[in-house]
Amino acid sequence: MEHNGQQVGRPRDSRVDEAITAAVRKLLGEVGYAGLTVAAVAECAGIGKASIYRRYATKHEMIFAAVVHGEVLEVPPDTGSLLGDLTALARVIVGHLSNPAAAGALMSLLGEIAADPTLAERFTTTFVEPERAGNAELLERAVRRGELERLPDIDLFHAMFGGTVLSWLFISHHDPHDLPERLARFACAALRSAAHQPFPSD
Amino acid sequence: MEHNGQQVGRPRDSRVDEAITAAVRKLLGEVGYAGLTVAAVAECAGIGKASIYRRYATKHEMIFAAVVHGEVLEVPPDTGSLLGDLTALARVIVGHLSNPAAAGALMSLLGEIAADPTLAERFTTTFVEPERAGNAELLERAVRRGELERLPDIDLFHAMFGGTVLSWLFISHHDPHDLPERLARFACAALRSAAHQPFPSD
DNA sequence: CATCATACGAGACTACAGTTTCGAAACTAC
DNA sequence: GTAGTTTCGAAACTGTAGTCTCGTATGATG
Repeated sequence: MEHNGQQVGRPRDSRVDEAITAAVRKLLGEVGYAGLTVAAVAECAGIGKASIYRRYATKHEMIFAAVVHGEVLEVPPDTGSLLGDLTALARVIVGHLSNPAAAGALMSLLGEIAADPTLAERFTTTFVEPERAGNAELLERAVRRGELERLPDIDLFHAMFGGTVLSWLFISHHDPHDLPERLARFACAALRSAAHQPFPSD
Repeated sequence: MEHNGQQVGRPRDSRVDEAITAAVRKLLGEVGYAGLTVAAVAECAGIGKASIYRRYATKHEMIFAAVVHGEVLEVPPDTGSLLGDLTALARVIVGHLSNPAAAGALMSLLGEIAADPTLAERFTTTFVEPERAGNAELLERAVRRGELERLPDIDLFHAMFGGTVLSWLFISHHDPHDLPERLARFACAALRSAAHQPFPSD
């Protein structure tokens, strides 16, 4: 009998986990999201498919885990000004989304999410919430500095900033390099203006 | 020999086209994008699958065509003010994207587009360009009215406006109803502010 | 050391959905 | 009418996600 929650039986080989993650990333880069097959991942990792399905319920969860692994968007350090912070933030987001493999995976993931509430939940806690919190911190800094009179609508700002990058890259297909400064300038002007007249009808 | 571009052979049955479109829309509403199968579409439409593939190269193109069919985003009429125009525009976009079937289709389509340049091209000419042109017209109106001193960065505005809606609905999963007025106020403030100091370093 | 529970790689197997092929039918040109 | 071309629905083909079984390996328990 096992004691406590102590593991009984053969323990999992952590090298298998690493091999799966590495194989998914390698193959995403080579054949893209659409061309990725579970069998190919198993072969590339030198393992059996069963070892994959023992860890992940579906192919999508496997990819999600591999892409996400440690990919938290850290808040860029304080640059001393709102404009500087916004530019740095835009660069970080653009940097992450400019990787073609990650980009394809993300978009396909969004497609899946539209039809899978479980995946949507996980995506939210893993990506959306931390990023929103990071945005909030950045804006609070600006308030502390006195650059903004009051905290703006964080939900709206968050959707605006990330959404603009998404649309710029994947819908308009514009040059990633052009975006950060333009977006930061625009957002900075908007925030300053909105802070003065948050509710025009008041 | 055929004369001119005159059609030779058995002509297509236009009722088949209509039946496909109707079946796709009906099934999208019933089973969602993920649950949609070509076989089900064929059966629901009372036709063979070959008749579908003679018209569309892939399942995604079929859905794209069915969802898009006549779904051009018209520019909302002049409301007399920039804020009013922006609110109306946001409502139109939110309205289109709030339909769950269309939403799922769009997101999955974006996933496909990330890996299919041909589809990307078609998506751009069908959706992106007209919408950008609509945005431009709306902004020109504001300049003519004197609400804006000069025309803002249209590419950026376009990515910002549509991207915010996209992110608000499909990434943050916020309430569609809350968005239009908030976004319009924010964008209006941003545009007025940016028009005064388009290049802060000048 | 013996037992038990689990993980492992390999590969067969099932189910299902996208895509293609096929014979019959419909229509035009001559 | 006949030939040629294209569409039609039905059925076959192809490939992949996901499951299952097998024999083996690994570690904990006693």
